[in-house]
Amino acid sequence: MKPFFITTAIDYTNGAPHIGHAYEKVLADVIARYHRQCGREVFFLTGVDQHGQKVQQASQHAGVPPEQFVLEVTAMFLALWAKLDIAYDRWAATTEPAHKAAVQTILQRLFDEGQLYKASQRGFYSVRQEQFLTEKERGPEGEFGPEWGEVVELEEENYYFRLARHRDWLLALIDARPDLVTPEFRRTELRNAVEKLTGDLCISRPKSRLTWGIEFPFDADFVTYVWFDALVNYISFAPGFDAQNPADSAEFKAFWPALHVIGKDIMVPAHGVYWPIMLHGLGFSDDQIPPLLVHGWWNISGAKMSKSLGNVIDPAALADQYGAEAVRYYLVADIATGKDSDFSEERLIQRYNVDLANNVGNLLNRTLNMATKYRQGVLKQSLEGDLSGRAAEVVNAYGTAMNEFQINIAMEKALGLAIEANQFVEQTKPWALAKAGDDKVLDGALYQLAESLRIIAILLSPVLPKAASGIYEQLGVSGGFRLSHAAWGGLPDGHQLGKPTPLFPRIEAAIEP
RNA sequence: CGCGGGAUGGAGCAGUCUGGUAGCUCGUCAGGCUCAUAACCUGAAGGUCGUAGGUUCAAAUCCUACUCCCGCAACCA
Repeated sequence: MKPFFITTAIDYTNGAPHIGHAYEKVLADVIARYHRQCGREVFFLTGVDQHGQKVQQASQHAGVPPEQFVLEVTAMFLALWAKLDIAYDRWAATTEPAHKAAVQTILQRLFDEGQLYKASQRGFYSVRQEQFLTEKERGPEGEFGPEWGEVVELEEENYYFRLARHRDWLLALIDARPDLVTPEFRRTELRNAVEKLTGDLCISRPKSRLTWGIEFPFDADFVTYVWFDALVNYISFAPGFDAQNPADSAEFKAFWPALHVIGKDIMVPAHGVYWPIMLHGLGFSDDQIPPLLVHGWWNISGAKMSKSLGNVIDPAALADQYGAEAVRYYLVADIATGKDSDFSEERLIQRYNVDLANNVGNLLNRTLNMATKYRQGVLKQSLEGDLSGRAAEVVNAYGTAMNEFQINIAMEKALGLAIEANQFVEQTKPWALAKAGDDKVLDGALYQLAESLRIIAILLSPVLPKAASGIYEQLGVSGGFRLSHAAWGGLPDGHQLGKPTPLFPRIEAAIEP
């Protein structure tokens, strides 16, 4: 089986991570863990975008050199991913020498091939903000607002990448590759955007304005501007990448193309337009153009999250308060992948209490209690029963949902099995069976419940790795969460169960309105 | 006529592609159970599926027009 290569967007290190950053990484981590559980070799790449003007400005305000500034911000991201159990295989930091060398080799090659050119353009420039202004920045009277300070008209030379000539190629590719963009409606959106593509892509900044970047190998007066720096991380940190021969090394080809997990804000133009054309220009074949999984946003009370509104949610604080598992579960279970959702701490607590504490946790607890009380925790294997057939169906539906990145559906399926197991308890009434001395039926029921829990643990493990281990431990099971182990009958005859301990203690915290 | 998304019981959503008695979670109300983390199970109330037309034996689902909400609108140089 071909290895599975998955990436996230690399986060910009000009400020602290928020809930949106956390969502994307958890989503990618869950997908990566799912593919590992299917037995595939997985390479999960994530990292940080450390260059550029905003970082340069932020570091100046902080009064520290940019090198030090990005290290401090990067440390916040690294700490958060450790806290949230993001199990990535490689860390892509764009200030790494190997990455810079890769970018320079690529730029040199494109320059030699005539795919880059230098041109000058006039425009309005804000001295205070150190940036050129577009028509968008103009007010209703055509004026630039006071926030821009002094605005001067000036002319500047820059390097451009020949983008526009690949427009028709990209349109044809979008039509030919339905898998290129998930969800479907984003593909439509991308296609409409590409149809209107005109003009080439400015890829440089003169050093007079920006020094914090990768220097052009053929012109020391310029540094790269975002695109050829940030996007290239997907290949420069890939296994077996060879900058001299980017599309062709054998090891690289074994992994590539990656699945890019990105937010809806950076599909157009960066990942849906620039990146495929950049790869095309580098000699990547059509089936080497990477598919995009475009996720939505966590809004705050229906509004976009923004620092200026002061409604940013700190995922680290959430994890400290409710635990990483509760945050992970909420972030992937309470949103339909691709769509937006409203963030609510109240919902987080509710989903945790209802799904995990009351449903799964309590099922585990009552099952082990009954088994201990009535049968000293020893199981008699039972291959026939109401739950055994349902479990197989659930495992199947779970796989289908996960393959379509519908984590919320997959979790709903896993939870559904727990709900049915709870109903099964009410129907079979093991306490009555124990009282009546009907050991045979009692043993059968207890096995059905324990085995269902073992399978539920496997299905929850990509989202809740720690809780899944906790279920295994209490069941007295060891040996990983491979999906192939989710077949009925894994618990052997005479298996000794462990002691019950509440796995998901209910969150009783009252939330201030 | 810029592009895309959304409008479904009190709240949040699924269902719309592939028409066929409107579903899920939470909340509310009423019962049941006692193995369990005041957890679990059963039942009930509550919706003319944004508006107006059309196609059809039949429309939340297909077609047309419209209203309101959200995001994007591209070398953010």
